[in-house]
Amino acid sequence: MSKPREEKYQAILHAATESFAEYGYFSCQVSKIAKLAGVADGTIYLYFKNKEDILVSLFRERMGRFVEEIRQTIGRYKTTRDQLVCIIRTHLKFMQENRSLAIVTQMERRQSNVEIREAITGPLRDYFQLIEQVLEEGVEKNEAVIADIKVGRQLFFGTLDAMISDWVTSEKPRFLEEVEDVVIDLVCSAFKLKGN
Amino acid sequence: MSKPREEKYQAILHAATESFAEYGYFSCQVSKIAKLAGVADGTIYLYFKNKEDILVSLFRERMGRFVEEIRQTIGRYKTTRDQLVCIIRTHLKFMQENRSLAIVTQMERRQSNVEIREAITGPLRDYFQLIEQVLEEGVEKNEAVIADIKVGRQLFFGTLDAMISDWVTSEKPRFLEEVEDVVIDLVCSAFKLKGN
Amino acid sequence: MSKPREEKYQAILHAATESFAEYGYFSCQVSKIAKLAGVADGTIYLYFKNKEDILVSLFRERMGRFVEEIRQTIGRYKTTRDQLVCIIRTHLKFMQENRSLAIVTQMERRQSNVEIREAITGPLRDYFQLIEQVLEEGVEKNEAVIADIKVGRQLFFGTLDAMISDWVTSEKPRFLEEVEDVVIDLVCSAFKLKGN
Amino acid sequence: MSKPREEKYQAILHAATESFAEYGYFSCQVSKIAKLAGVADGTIYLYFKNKEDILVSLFRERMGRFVEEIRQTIGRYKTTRDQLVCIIRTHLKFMQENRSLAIVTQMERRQSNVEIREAITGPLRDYFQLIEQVLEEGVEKNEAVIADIKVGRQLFFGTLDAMISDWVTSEKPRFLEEVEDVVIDLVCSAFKLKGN
DNA sequence: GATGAATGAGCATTCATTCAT
DNA sequence: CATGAATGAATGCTCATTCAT
Repeated sequence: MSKPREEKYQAILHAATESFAEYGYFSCQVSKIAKLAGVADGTIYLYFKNKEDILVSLFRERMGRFVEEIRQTIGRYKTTRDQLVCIIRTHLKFMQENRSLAIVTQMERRQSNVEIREAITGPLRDYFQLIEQVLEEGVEKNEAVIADIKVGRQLFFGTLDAMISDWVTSEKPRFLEEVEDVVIDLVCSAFKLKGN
Repeated sequence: MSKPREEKYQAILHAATESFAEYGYFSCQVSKIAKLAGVADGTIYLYFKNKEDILVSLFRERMGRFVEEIRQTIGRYKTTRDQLVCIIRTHLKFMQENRSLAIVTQMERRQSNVEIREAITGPLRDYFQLIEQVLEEGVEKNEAVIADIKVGRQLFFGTLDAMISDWVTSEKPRFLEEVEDVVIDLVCSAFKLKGN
Repeated sequence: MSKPREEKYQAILHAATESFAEYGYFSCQVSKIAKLAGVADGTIYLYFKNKEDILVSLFRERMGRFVEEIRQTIGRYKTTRDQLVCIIRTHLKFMQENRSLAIVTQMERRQSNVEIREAITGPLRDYFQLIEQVLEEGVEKNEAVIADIKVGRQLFFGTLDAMISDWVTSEKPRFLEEVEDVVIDLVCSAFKLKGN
Repeated sequence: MSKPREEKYQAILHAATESFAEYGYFSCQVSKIAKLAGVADGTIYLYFKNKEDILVSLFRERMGRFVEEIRQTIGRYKTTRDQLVCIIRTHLKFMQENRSLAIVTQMERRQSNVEIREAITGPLRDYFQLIEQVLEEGVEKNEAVIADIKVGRQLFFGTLDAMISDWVTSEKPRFLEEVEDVVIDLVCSAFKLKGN
């Protein structure tokens, strides 16, 4: 009977996402997560080693899944332009549908605590790699012009990240989809992308 | 004798910058700042209301100065392109010269604690406004093509921010100047900037 | 089918002895005993009221048995000297053969927790009584000279106890039998025992 | 001004002695010690690393002083008999005057927790050495007959310890002085001491 | 103003015990 | 009877803040 176990694990992770998003990692007590998850404080420790482990697991699970999802979706597209558009759309859609996770991601990504940061950075690095790979192939295929792949990725990711950051901070945010096309255009002209 | 007072105030702020950068806001004890500043714990509270006030003041002072500096420098340039180049250069140079501040900025900007975030966001908003103003004028002067000013600013700032983020995280970072021209090119083509 | 019940009861008691000896009463979790006994945590509570009850039962059972054993063996000897020698031999042999129990006895006998101490002291008091009885008869039979029976018992028991304490603490202990004769001699001359 | 500091240190140590004696190390909360010492919980940690450090310091300080006291007093006596009598008297008197310390000593000496036991055993070993030295010289000077010095010491210390143990446990204890002469006699005849 | 010893609220974590299965 | 997941009371320790000197 491992269903209930997985269920409770996910419930705690979900509660943690919400709570971390609302209060921030340090200002959020474990008991708050427990209450929101509908379990006793001690129960948390049957599923996670400690408070830090909750945050780390949260990123590993959720962000890992996000990157995986993008990687798979992207396979359906051939041109660099379509692939980047796909990433932009998926990224914005995912964050919009997981606002709390987006908030936590924005907030906790830059922890000074080395161990936390390390664990968080993992899935992100995968994502960076994925983006850089698309850009690189774009250059090779002569579909894009980017003098420095890393900087290209920084522009691409940084732009999306700044959008999410604004959206997350904003009290009454526009739907991200509304501005999707604008970003796409901007990014395409930045990389001088062909095929449109 | 208000000089010593100002001096001690700055000493504490400097110590706080270094300490927050090294340990993060929450994991950095006030006593650590005091020791680094060479004052007693209690002395801190003669200059700051509380721990939070240190962080807030730090941003107000330092970031405020940064934005002011940019605002003034920018006056010397006429074309949108030159103005943006000026911002890029100043931004990267400033962060490079104030690595600890850059780290703190990266880390603490996205605190969930509302009061902290509010205070931090202030100077940033000024900066955003400045960028957006330049972009807007660029569009008006027909020097740039940007469908949505806010998204334009997000691309501009997000790119720089992602660069700083990478630079701050990296153990052995490239000098930011080395990639300056690449960013400039990318941004210029994103905005279809004239005059080059 | 009361045999399995008794078996499991003894298994838990055995596991508790080993665990208490290794970690001490307070630092030993019930779950550790359960694991060592090969039963579930909850099962413990089918056989014992609570953790304290395990310790108390342990003493009642094991120490009670020990005192009983001595009481019976002693019946075979007539002279005070022979009886004391018998006690010494049995005591040292028993402890040597039940090192974990010896450790627990040494450690937990002096709990401050009144209820625990009370329960533990019970079997010990029996033992003290037995010794004092032998000494008293020795005095009456003119075989020994002891001004104060209680102090005599303290010397007798205290000596054996200090030996066990050293033996238990020592990493590479001498066999207790090796020093048996020395103690016997010392005790005999302390009590000016006749008949040797 | 190190007087107040030393005073508070001693106050906490005193409070700890009383509290440990009443409740036992594990069952005594740090807050109980603080309250009895008349300081805040946090203050304890300005003087001691942690709870364990309190216990360890307590033994180091108090027991160390005890052994030192005995060592010095003993110098005034020449014959083995007088020296042993001196130890017996000092031991019993000290314990009688420091009942709580005696209780703690009895109780916590045999902790299973290795670190605690280690720290506690230190001063005790000194005491054992002192006793063994006296016995050894007694044998050399032909004033005593002891086949095995270690066993001799075990008899000597064990007897005193058992007396203290009884006295500590007893609700209405005899004054230890009342039985002093009896122990002295017993020990003297055990070691066949001359000069009486 | 400056100090730093003292404070005590606050919190992560443990673990004996329970109880639904 | 047996299980072991779940509970939640209990507690050692930290650290921002105060205040007597």
